[in-house]
Amino acid sequence: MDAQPAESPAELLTRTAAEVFGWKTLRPGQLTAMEAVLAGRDTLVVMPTGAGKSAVYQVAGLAMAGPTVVVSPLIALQRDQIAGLLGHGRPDAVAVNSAQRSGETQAAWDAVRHGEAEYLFLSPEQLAKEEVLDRLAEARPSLFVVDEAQCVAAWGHDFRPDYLRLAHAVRRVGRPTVVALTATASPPVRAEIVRRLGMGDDAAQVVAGFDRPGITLEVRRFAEEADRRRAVVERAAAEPKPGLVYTATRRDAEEYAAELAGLGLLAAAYHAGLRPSERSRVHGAFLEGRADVVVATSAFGMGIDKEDVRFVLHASLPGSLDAYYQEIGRAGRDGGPALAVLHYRPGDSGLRRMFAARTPGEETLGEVAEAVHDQEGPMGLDEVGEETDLSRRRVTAAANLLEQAGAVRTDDRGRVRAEPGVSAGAATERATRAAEAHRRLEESRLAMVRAYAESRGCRRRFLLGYFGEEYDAPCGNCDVCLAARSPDPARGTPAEGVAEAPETAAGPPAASPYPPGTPVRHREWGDGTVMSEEGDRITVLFDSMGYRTLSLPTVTTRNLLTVRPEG
DNA sequence: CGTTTTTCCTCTAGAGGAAAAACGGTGCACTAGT
Repeated sequence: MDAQPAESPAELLTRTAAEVFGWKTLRPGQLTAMEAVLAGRDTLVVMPTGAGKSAVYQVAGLAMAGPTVVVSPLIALQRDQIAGLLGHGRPDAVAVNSAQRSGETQAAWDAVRHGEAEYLFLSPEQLAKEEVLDRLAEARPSLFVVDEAQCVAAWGHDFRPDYLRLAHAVRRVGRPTVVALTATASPPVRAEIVRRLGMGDDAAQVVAGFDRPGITLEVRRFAEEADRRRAVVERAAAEPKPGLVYTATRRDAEEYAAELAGLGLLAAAYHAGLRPSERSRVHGAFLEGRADVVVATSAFGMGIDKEDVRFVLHASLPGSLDAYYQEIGRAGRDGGPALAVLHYRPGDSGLRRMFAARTPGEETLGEVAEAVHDQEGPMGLDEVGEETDLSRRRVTAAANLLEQAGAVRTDDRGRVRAEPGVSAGAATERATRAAEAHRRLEESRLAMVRAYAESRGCRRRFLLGYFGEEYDAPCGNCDVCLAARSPDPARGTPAEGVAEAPETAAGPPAASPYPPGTPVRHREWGDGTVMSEEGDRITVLFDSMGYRTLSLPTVTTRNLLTVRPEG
């Protein structure tokens, strides 16, 4: 053996990246994150698509003894990641999911067991199965990665509740180091990811800047549906291609696509109701530059890495600014000029509110609480489903709420049992309150979307404030700032049919007593954290009420807010 | 919550209009029947 001095962690990581993956240099954020992971710290990485998030777990995982588990929301993404890992001299990557033959799955497990595969890709649903957890525990993984971690907060509460149960899986497989990766997450979403995945209090957070100065931001408000439609179609037709149009419903996607095609554009609709062959055809055409415009629901986007998208138009309000920023972030990745226009009508909120209200109701919570309470020992969720005749999804969502309310406990095998001393009635009551709190939070997120749309200040400052970054307006590249600078009627016109004097996007008032990040307590609404300020208004995220915007003069004269010692 | 579709009611019997009902997004996994 050589008597060379021991290699430092940074040297080991840099060498691995170069020798195995051929990456000559690592970006500062990448190396910081890798070092934290290698040192055994749970790590949340927030970096834009294309900045090399995957490299963090690929390199760090290889430098640690034991396989790397990667939780990925879409089977298509798992395939892409595995294909990306293929290469001479690189460690093997396999997947376990319902789309492959049982022989393939068997071979994947064998490869993991024999140490031939370094990376194993799975959906969160797979990790809800006992046999999967048993096999994984045996393999003693060193790293547990959650890719597209915004799904934890965005989908975990209703659509894919197994996302909220990953912390149990982490414990069951031996509590490896946890890495969460996402491109877009506001501070409260980041906090939720850390908490729900059971990451340590000392978890590292590596957060790259959110600003995308190349994207021109614009909002247009309409009173009439017909006017909005015309504006969206005209804009999509006029702007440089290719571009994306996001709609709230499948039907709108079809209609807009048909209308654009009628104008002679290469336009196609994309949503989850299409046949898989059609979806992949549209997807492929867009990536290969054979489409001018794809008109899609939120089904389109994850895993799309196309550099030259010139515009992203929204034909309706999105459900949250987190989702909005994720969607417009697909424009202008090549650094060229890009455009994001939000077309909205006040009535759009209704649909979104309906979507947000889909948490389990009191009745469902009661049935599940009673089933769990009546059982002596722990109960698998499948068993609860049989007992209550509820779908697996609803049972899981209800169990999550009961657990959050401290009425139910989950063991290492993912089975639930009643918390001693809590009656089924009390459990239902507490979980119902938790569900209501979540609904309020979702509604307040929607209110933030409207606040963005109706803001008279710099758009960029508003958005970046939402993501926890202070920004000095004017940005010079949003409708408000452009209108203030040069009253050019072609650009940045105020809302149609709405008299509105564009007001100068002034910088923040000096020495606010509540700068963003300040932990505060409200007389009625309890504890919260200041998220942003605009003019003489501040927005506070309350633990139990969600986002609330308050007027500073009122706050001061009525003495509504006190600064908490430490949040 | 808002919009669209379906049902129901009316009275020179086929269409018009009002009221009620249904629908709206995102994916995995699993099963039964070719």
